[in-house]
Amino acid sequence: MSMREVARRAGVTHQAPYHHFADRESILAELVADGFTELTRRLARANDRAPRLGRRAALVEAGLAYVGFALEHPGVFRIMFRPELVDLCRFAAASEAGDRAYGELGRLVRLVHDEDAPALASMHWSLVHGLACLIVDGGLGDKLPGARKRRAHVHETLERFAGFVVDGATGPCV
Amino acid sequence: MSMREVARRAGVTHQAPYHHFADRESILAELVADGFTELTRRLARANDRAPRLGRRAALVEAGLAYVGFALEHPGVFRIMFRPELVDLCRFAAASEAGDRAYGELGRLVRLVHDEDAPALASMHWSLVHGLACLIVDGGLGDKLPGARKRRAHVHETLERFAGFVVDGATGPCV
DNA sequence: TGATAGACTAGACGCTGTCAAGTGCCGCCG
DNA sequence: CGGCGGCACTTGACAGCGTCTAGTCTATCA
Repeated sequence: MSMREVARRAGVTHQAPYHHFADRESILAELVADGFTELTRRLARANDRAPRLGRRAALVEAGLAYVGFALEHPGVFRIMFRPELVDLCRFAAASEAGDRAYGELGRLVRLVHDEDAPALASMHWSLVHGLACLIVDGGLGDKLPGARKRRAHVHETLERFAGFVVDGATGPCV
Repeated sequence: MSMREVARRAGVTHQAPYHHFADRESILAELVADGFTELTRRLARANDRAPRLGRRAALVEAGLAYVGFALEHPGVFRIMFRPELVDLCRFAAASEAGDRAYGELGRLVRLVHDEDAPALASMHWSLVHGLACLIVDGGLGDKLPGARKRRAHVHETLERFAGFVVDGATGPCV
C-alpha cells in the first residue's frame, strides 16, 4: 500500500499527507509509536493481574497480550520491527515507546523469575515475538487456517512454555 | 536494493535478469529456496550429532544452527518470511524446501521430548525464530553491539531455554 | 483592508518493476 | 558453405512510487 493510494482513498491529492509529515518514514514512525504504546498498555495490564493469577498463568497472559496485539494489528506489528521501513534511531518518540514496552517485559521477567538476567528477558521476548511473527506473516499462519484454531494453538504453545519455565515440567503436561 | 541496481552492478541492462526469471518475485523465490535448503542442512547436521551430545546440548546446538544461519545470511533470512515479497504458495520448490526445514524441526522435537505435539514444535520454532528476528532486524540487535557479544548472548539465551525445557530448572542456572 | 500562515493542489523529477519489440551471435541442418 | 532458429541480451516505453518546488485558496488577526 502506497501513500499515494492512501491519499486517493482519502479523497485528497498525493501531496496532502506530506504537508503534515516530513516524509513517508515519519508517517510510519507515528504508527509504530502508537503500536508500541498500545502493546505496552496490554503488557502492563497483564503484569498488573499477575499477583492474583500466579506465575504460570501470568506468563501465559502476558504472552497472549503480545501475540494478541500482533494478530489484531498485523499491519502495525509488522512495521514495528522493520528497520528498512522505519529506522527507530531517527524517531525518538517511537524509540522511547519501544523502550517502555521493553520495560514491561523486564517487569514480567522479575515477577516470574525473581531475577532479571538479560538472557531471560531475551528468552521470553523471543518466544512471543517468534510466535507472533510466524503466525502473522506465514510459517505457522499457513498451517493454522481459521482465527479460532490459531488462538487455540497460541494458547497451547504458551501453556507448554509456561509449564517448562515455571513448573519445571519435563514430561508431557496437560 | 532494486533489481535494476543489481543489474547495473553486474554490468548488464535492467532487463537481463528478467530473461532468466519471470519476474522479481521468482528471483527472490530462488534465493528463498536456497536459504531453506541451507537451513535444513544446518539443522540436520545438528540433529545428527544429537545422540552424542545429549538432549540439552542438542537443543542448544540446533538453536545455534538456526540463529547462526540468520546472522550469517540476514538478507536471505529476512526474505524467507516475508509473504509480501515472496508468496510461497506460488513457488512449489521454495515451499517444499521450507517443509523440509520444518521436518528437521520435528525431528529435533522428537529427539528432545519423545513426543511431537504441534505446540512443542511451535514453541521451539518460535523461540529460535524470534531470537533470530529480533537480532537481525533491530530490537535485540541494537542492544547488543558487536558480533561477539551477540553470539554470547544467543548462546546464553539458548542455554537458559534448554535448561528449563530439558532439565526442568526453575531457579537460576549457570 | 491587507498581510500572514496553514492546508492543500499541481506539475515535474528520478526511481522502480514490467511489457513489447528489436539486435547480435552461435550451433545445427540441408 | 549458407541460411535459420533459438538464446542472451538490449532498447525503449509505460504506469506507479516517493519526493521536491511552486502555486492557490481560505481563515485569522493586526
